[in-house]
Amino acid sequence: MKPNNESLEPTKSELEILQVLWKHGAGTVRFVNDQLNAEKREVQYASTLKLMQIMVDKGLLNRDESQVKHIYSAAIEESKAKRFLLGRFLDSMFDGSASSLMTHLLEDESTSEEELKAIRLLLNKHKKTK
Amino acid sequence: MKPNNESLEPTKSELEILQVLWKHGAGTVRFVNDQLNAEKREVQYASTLKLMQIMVDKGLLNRDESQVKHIYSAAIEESKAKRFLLGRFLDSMFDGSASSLMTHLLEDESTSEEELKAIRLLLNKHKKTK
DNA sequence: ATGAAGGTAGGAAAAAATTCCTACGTTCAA
DNA sequence: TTGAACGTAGGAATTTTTTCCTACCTTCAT
Repeated sequence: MKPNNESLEPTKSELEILQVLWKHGAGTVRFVNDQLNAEKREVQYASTLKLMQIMVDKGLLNRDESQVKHIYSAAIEESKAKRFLLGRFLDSMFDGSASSLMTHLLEDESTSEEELKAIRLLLNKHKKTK
Repeated sequence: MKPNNESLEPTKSELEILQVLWKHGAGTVRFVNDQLNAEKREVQYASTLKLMQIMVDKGLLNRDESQVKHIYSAAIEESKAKRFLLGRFLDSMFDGSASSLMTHLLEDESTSEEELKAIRLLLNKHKKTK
């Protein structure tokens, strides 16, 4: 099942699962469910299982069924997906303007100086390699 | 009805309505509906009406009922709401790291040099006023 | 004064997303 | 070899979000 554009629109819950798999590469339902419960919120095993099955149907996840314990992994590349979702967020929230986003980022006092320093570095590096 | 934190979680459709009202200050259901149909997607008047009524209940919108044609306006400040939603997006997508977001922004070739220039300016100005 | 135009309100239904019950299969330790 | 532990699959129910039908009210041009 080939991912199409719609597949690139994971729901909130689906995104949480993708994050776990992106971070850890691949895993069983049990593993993902444990991670969710530890880091996000309480959720039953069967719920996570169901959602992951749905995600396979949608083409969001791959499933290796060669073992009894199926191994799931993200079917879409992290960086590509994030770029896409960021683009959509940018369009819907800031009319596609990255600098407008940055304005709000600077207004937010929880954005640390370290982060800003890192951003300056990124911008410099980007300028050079252009 | 005072907006609470949950109110700051508009759905996708609710956000579209907020955007229209933020942009134009205030307006009737008719006006908002026309904007949505012109700029976003086809939607019936009654649907927009219903949604805006719900948003009033939730505290997302204010309604001036002194006229027959009620006048709606956003109950939450644009910049505050955007800062909040950006923060959530950042947390859920990039572990709260603004520089990680910037990395993906730079990877996206649709981010123009003008935008990057503007961002550098913003960063410089921010540094000075610190 | 009357009817068309356009407004609001209140269901109701449809669609989307989420949750979990339960049946049944496999594994493995005692 | 059996039963507890743990796995999958397939509904089904719930919740949330979205859409729109319809009844009724007000306004206004004729």
